[in-house]
This record gives sequence, C-alpha cells and structure tokens, in this order.
Amino acid sequence: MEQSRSEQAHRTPETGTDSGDAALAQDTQEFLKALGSPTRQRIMMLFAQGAELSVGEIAQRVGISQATASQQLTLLRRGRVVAARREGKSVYYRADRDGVMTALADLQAYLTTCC
Amino acid sequence: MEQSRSEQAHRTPETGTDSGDAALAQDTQEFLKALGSPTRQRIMMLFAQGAELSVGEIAQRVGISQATASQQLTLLRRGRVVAARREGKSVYYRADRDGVMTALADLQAYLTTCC
DNA sequence: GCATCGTATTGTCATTCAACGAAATGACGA
DNA sequence: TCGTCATTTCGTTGAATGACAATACGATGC
Repeated sequence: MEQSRSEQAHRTPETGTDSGDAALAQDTQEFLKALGSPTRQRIMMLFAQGAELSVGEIAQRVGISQATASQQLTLLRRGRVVAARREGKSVYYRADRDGVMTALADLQAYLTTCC
Repeated sequence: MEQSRSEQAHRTPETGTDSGDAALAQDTQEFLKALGSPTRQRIMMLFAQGAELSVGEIAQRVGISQATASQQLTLLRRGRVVAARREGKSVYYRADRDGVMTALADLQAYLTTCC
C-alpha cells in the first residue's frame, strides 16, 4: 500500500528554490484537494473521536463501492488527513491528527503571507 | 457581478438540521475549493501585503485570458477569499482577510470535531 | 444617444475527476 | 500449495472543471 510514498516527500517548505513567490507547499495543496470533496468530507466524519474503520466498513457507511472508497482514502492519505494500519487482512484507517494540524499550520502561514 | 449572492447565504452553522453528522459548512467547502487550484493560488499570491489589482492586471500577471481570470475570481469570491470593489470601469480585487480568517477558524473547528 | 473601455457571461472544447465492475495483489487458514 | 477474503489497481464511463474566443453588460466620455 506504499505507505513509504507519503513518508518520502515529507516536508517541502514554502520558501523553496522558487523566485521568492512563496507558492503553497505541495503537501498543503494535496491537503486542500483531499478535503475539497463532499465524499471525502463524509468519510472524514466517520473518524470522529479516534474511530478506526476498515475500507469495507467505510464503503458501506458512506454508500460507495469498496474500490471507490479505497481510491478516495488514497487521496486522503496523500493529503495526510488519514493514516492507515494493517491488521491481518484488513486495513484500518483513522484520522491523522498530527498531519492535519501540520497542514493547517502550513495553510495558515501561507494565508498570512498572501493576505 | 452579483455580490449580493455571496452575502445572502452568509453563514451556515456546522450543526445544521442534519442527523448530527456535523457536515462541513457550505461556505467552508467553497473556501477549500477556492484554494485547491494552482491557478487560483497563483492569483492569491498577487495580493500580498494588501495589494489591489484589476481583473486585467491579474490576467496579465498570471498569464491567463481576461475571461478566465474573471471566472476564477468569481470562485475566489464565493470562497470569501477575495473581495471586490468597483471604481469607475475597473473592478479592483484584494484579499479578504476577515473572510479567510473566518473560514480558517471554521475549518479548524471541523477538523477538531472529526479528528 | 452613441462609441469605447473594462468586466462579466455564454458557448465550446480538452482535460480531470468520481464512480463503477472486473481483474490483480496480498494475507491468512486449511 | 490452494482457496478465500479484503484491498488495491485497471479500464471505462459520465460529470465537473479550466481554458479560450466571442458576445453581452455597465460605466464613462463625447
């Protein structure tokens, strides 16, 4: 499930090699995209108070196919909004508090810059 | 330019008539969508330190057509990320500090709920 | 009124995205 | 090893999005 992929590109600071334009970090862009979809927002609401759910459970509760759920969860993972843990055959997803808080801080920094 | 439209639907609380699912407010969804686009992010960067620009200037600096700029600015306005002011024939856009800060607070509240 | 300039809207096209079913991968137990 | 179950990946389809040119709107000046 290439967890390493999201780990590898861990942190790109706002102030890159760019010509001082201070573009939004790639990670934060993914974060915005991740949350910018009604379906994914509905998924997120399942994770209230630290709940952990398998892909199948998520698919069922949200009312989408397992395949679609898996895809959307991949996007949420890319946005560092959820984290995954494998236990036996199942993969359990949960909210990634740290990732969310980091992304939120990045976003705030960006908005403070441009506003 | 239907400024009234964005004024009308002003504030939808997280806790709507929904069955306790606490969905993300419509306004905050628009906010996320507004910022979730590279082009619109590039536009936003033009408004650093309170700069005010006309549609034509924005189009030129970002390198898009005037029509596209107008469209994207409409989306940014919907997300309450920018505000517009008419002066003569020109419409000057600027960052909407208050709108941004409100949206950010809403987002944070949502994320605190679901995470 | 009429022409002009800047902006907004409309129509169209290409690209992207969300969703599905079907097939491939991975993990576990017999 | 083989079969089964959960997840992921693949291929496709319809809807949404981003871009443009062309046109319409609105304000100003003659």
